Amino acid sequence: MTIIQSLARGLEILDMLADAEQGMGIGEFAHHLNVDKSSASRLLHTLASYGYAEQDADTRRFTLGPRVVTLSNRVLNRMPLRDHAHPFLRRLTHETGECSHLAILSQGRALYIDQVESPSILRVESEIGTMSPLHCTALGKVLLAFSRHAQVDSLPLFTPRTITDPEALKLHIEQVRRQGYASDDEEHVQGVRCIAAPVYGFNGRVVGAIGISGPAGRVSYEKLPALTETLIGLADELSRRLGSSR
Amino acid sequence: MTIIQSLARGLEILDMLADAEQGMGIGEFAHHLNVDKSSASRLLHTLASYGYAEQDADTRRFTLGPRVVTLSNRVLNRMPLRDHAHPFLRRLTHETGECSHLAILSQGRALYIDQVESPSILRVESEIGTMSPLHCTALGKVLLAFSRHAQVDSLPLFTPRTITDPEALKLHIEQVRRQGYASDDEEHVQGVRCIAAPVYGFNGRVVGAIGISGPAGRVSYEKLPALTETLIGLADELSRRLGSSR
DNA sequence: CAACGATGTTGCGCAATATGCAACTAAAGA
DNA sequence: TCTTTAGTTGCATATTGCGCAACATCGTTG
Repeated sequence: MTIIQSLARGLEILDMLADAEQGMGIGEFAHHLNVDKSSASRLLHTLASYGYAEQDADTRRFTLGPRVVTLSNRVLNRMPLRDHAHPFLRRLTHETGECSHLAILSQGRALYIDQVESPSILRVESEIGTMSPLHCTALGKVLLAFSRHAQVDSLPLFTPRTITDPEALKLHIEQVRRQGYASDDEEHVQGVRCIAAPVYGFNGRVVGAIGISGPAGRVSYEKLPALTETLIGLADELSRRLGSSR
Repeated sequence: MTIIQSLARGLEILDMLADAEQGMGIGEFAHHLNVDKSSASRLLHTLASYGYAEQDADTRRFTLGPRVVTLSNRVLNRMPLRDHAHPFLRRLTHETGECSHLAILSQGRALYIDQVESPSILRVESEIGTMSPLHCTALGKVLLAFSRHAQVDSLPLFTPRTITDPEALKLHIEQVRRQGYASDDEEHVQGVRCIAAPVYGFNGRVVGAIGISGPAGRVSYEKLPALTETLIGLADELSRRLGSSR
């Protein structure tokens, strides 16, 4: 499987642009890509001419262009999973009082593609389009446990409770697979506890995961069994709606 | 300005993917790009390896990958509301003849971050950067009604019409929420009447408000329905421009 | 069941194309 | 005004992407 170098470089530039809050200049791109300024210049202008990058007229720096917004809308609108899942997220939040999310596997991360926010003032903020690590989030663990090609390369530490030992994670994921849901007990963000369950598609494969996140004080150990039962019930109902025969 | 051919081809593939509801096969790409199947194959796999395209395991057809959702999220988060709203303010002033404003919530006040002044001699003076109270201005009421973290501590009296009773304000804000716009009938400055409507961002949250202000003699009760219709139309169009799906 | 067609991938030689260098331009500081 | 920093363009070179053809993989049909 041959990779086209100049296309790959262009895509890497997009990745860099995604992380550059204040935009970047030609020189920085050249440096990061280990190419000459001239090459970077030509790549950037190619991206710009297609609307994937935008150049500030004054500073000459480049930022991500609006073209990706259109593409994103296409992606999200075509996701039947999202349309079917949304009412379930609403019910999930309604019945639990906590913020609910829908995530899919993307590039070895959990990509949040929908959410319904908790009505309470104290809540977990998050955004559609963000990607979270698999090893320390409930949604991520579910995707890791039930998807075929899911893998983790590294296990960075986020909180004292983050699992960083590959063997421990393996056992943990085995357990997730057995019990049919996953939890995240302040392993990603201090004070935030989550649970998640898999969503199965018509072919019996896991197509995504839904879950809730809330402050540890509210998502208490006593409430967890009830919350988990609600969650799994809704996840299974959604799976059946999607044509899963499970 | 030289264009890098293979990057351009990759971006053209993204454009094609954006329009392909059901995905596309290698052959179709090759045909549309006038290249050999082999080249199309390599380009597609390069895109796929970066998450910009995705291949259905069964049909082998390619669709847009979820990577663009993340990029879009970055773009939208960085979108300076001001830049996008300005042309709408111009249109608003052009169509109504009154001064128009863009405001966001800041520190429990309405912060005016942009304006377009009325062409007429008799006009309401105001400055970008000023902050107005929420309880007695149209923009403020909209932000109060539609933003989450908005709250008012005190209700100081400005004119005889200023609402100073918390309960009355609560009911008033409920009404604003129901009708989708707010008005200020000389409640802040004697002789000045305003209307305002919410502006929604890509995530469906209210990111700001736009409105018009004018002398009560010109912004008459008879004209209000027409002015309100214009305002709401522009506010909604701006919201859509910002990626709101409402 | 074998032969076929449709679709996609890989190896390879060739030439088109992307690259780096250097010269040039433009803008910003000193 | 001179210097520094940042980016663009021309050009020669060889790297890189290209098409061709052979191969692989399905699914179909006689």
